[in-house]
Amino acid sequence: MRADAQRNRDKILDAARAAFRERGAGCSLDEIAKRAGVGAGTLYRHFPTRDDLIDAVMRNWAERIEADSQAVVESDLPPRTALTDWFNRFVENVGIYQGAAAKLMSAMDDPKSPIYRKCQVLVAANAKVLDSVRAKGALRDDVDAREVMRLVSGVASVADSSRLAPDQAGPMLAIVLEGILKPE
Amino acid sequence: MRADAQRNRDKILDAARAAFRERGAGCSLDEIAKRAGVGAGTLYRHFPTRDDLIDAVMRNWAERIEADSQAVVESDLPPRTALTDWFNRFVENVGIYQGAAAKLMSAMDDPKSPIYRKCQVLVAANAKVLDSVRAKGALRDDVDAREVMRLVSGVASVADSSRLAPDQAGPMLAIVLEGILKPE
DNA sequence: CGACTATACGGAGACTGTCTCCGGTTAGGC
DNA sequence: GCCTAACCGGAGACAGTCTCCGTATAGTCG
Repeated sequence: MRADAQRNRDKILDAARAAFRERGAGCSLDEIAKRAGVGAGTLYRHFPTRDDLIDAVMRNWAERIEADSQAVVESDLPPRTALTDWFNRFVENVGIYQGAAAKLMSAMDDPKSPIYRKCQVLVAANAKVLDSVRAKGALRDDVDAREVMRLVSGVASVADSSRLAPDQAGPMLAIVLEGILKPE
Repeated sequence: MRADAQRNRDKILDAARAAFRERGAGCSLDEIAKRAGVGAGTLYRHFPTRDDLIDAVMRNWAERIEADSQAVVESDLPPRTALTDWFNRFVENVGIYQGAAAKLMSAMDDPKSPIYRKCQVLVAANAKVLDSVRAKGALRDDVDAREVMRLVSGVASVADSSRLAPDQAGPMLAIVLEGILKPE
């Protein structure tokens, strides 16, 4: 990639991050181009669709969640604590930009979406955490990691669209938690 | 209301129902006006915002859910069956139009939305069902009806945006169910 | 260093959807 | 049959998306 192209790409990404934070993931793309000081054509050449841009903006985001899952698995906390921790971090991470949770939800089963791959990473991270808990015999037998993933994304989405404070997702996550743990 | 106004209102509602079914709750409003055979001005006079139109289209929809809740309460089925039934009907009803579940979610905590009142009805219906189950001592103590409502809406929204078949919401609802019922 | 070319830029403008405004029409009471 | 308050319609202003193509320039090679 040519040096000027790389420069512009970075400028667009910076502008997009700022705009997404201020106005949510649905804000005007032309405005992002303007803020980045480039033409609309340049933005669309680098990121053909809004999802491509969101995907690029969230590059390190998936990595953060991945790292969270690793930390939780290695922490060796009791299952209940570990999962509470994991779910809360997940919802928090997914909620950085308004509308991001919804984007994620709809990309989860849509292989054509640029965000799809990112979702795979999340699904894998979640499966890893769940497996580590399952290994301790704490999980109900018929719990499927994918379903849990969907459910928690749903919670994130509700929290996002109802503008709930992050901690208000807690009670919902608690219900999910009881639903997947073996009754003691 | 003048007779012609009433006529146009009905035509718009019919057209909207058809359009929402075909293209989802986000389809073009001008197109609905065209299909109804009226000018855009007429549509916007009757329904100033998209949400007003959605609200009007779903008039009998809230009543249906209300009726469902009544039926479930009166059926005197065992708690587990009753709730499964209720949740499934709920998700099914909310999912009639693509995007409707998301609209509902964001209106639930937004008193300014025209759909807000409809949400109140749903919240009340849900509380009624939950209370009837609670009366049988089947519910965990700390379960809040509002949280359950949000959670189930979240499931509906996931099912909608991932284009899941209605029955694919089942496993998620099962988890929620276990999460709110007392372990036996 | 200067010339050449592949690569990238930018913004005018086509297109789509939202929503308003107001001149023209009509229902329904008298 | 007349009058007027209520209503209609669609042109057009506005905003956002996305493309196209003439222009500019980074990087290479002699």
